[in-house]
Amino acid sequence: MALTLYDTMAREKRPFVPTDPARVTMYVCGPTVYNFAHIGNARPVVVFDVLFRVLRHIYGEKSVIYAANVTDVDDKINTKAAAEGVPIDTITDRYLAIYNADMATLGALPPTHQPRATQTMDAIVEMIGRLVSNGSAYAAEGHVLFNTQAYADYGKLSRQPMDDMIAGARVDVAPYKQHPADFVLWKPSKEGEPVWDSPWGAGRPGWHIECSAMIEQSLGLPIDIHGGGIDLLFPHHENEMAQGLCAGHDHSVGYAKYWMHNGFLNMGAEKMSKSVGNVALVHELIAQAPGEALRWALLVGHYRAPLEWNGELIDQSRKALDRIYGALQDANRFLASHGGVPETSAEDWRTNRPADRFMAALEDDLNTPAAFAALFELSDQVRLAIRKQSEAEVLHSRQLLLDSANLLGFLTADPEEWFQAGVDETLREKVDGLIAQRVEARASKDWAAADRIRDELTALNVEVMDGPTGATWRIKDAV
RNA sequence: GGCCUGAUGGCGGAGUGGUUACGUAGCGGACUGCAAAUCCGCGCACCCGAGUUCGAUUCUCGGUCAGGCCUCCA
Repeated sequence: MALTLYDTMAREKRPFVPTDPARVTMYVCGPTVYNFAHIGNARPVVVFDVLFRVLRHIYGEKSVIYAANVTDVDDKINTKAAAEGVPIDTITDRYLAIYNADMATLGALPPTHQPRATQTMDAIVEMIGRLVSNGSAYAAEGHVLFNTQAYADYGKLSRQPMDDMIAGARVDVAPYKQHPADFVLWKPSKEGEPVWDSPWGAGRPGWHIECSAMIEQSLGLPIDIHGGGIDLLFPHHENEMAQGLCAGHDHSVGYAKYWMHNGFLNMGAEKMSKSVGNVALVHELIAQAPGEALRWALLVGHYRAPLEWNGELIDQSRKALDRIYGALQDANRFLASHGGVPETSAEDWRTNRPADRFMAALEDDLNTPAAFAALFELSDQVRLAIRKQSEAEVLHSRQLLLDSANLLGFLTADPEEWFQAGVDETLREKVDGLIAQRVEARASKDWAAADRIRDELTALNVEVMDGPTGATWRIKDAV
């Protein structure tokens, strides 16, 4: 089966055919770094990280180029910098570092390129110049505006009818606009804000042009895949495409071969957003739950559908992972007492062979819920092999499980560590001591003592599991 | 007002013109000293109405409800 992706432009799933299989390009709109990212912001990062991994698996690691930009010029950044009395770099560097660390905890691989607007300024100014000189943009009152009339297909991507758009506009149209839909490419900075030189006066770029310039510079048009949240469809992506193509590119070739948009994370039926105030910050969540559990939660629904983020979701995700880690743990213990556990690395996924059903699910427009179901099926097979006491089958099914899960960024930890996450040496020694006492008590059939020790362990948030040859334990609830 | 999504069991969430995945929670059983883990089994879940059909949760139309975009926004 071949990779099929839903293309927003066509409004249907299409087989994925890159322009050049040796150079597959994808671009995803990244964060504006002025604050902590909330879990809703993390959804596209994780979703497109999955696509990145799938593409690398199919086309090879060296053949996929993934750029995710960083917007580091913005009103909110200026406001924050002014409030703290520091240069904007101080703000953007701080939050970018946190952002990258948090996304890494969620298992997202670093993109090939992470261009920043402030470091793309020459290309932005040059691109605006091209648009002005070919009549696609005009200067007015210190601003440079894109002339939407210059692009015949304006509105095609988001299916916004131009006339209605004007009639229903909820904002006043600036007087210097030739057409109400025209948008800013360059604008003057306010007093005290960062400025960059340009032929139209000192100022700063509009938001949309940043992405077009960064795509041109880091990937080159046309790109194969352009991703982002559905809220960026209009006006951001519509504008990006209009200006990008009008800057001297062949309109018939197109801007992006596939447009992909992820749905929202909802909190209480409403979109999670800072203005509503119903946000859960990634930075705080990763202190409460393993990164893999959060990653799982973000992928438990199909990427295009809205996902309900509630209090139960993280815990349910952790339990789901417990089930799979449990199968791996059982397999490792079985193998340890037989021929030994083979050495593997979670990084091997690039060359590994995931299970067919698992891969087929991902290739069907990234159907991660179906892929998860395949993971549970593989776990069941591992357990069945153990019951059959077949070392060969355990080895085989365990490898399939690992190769599949690792491709998606799961099962990257040792199962023993997964179940005893956050346990320090002191606690470990204490628990091991109690376990030893309890094994002794049980051997002498002193059930009262055994139960009392188990109560002590429970108080330590430790769950003990008696086995035929001794006892094992794990942390019962997430921190 | 314009454009656009979605409505599946307690929760999350796939999918399908004809036994409704999967996980989690719950219930019964096996196993266990008792548990846990594991295994087996269970629960009349597809918004409403009409239509098409031998048959619709799945297709069509209408409705209701919810959400998104049109302004910074993943």
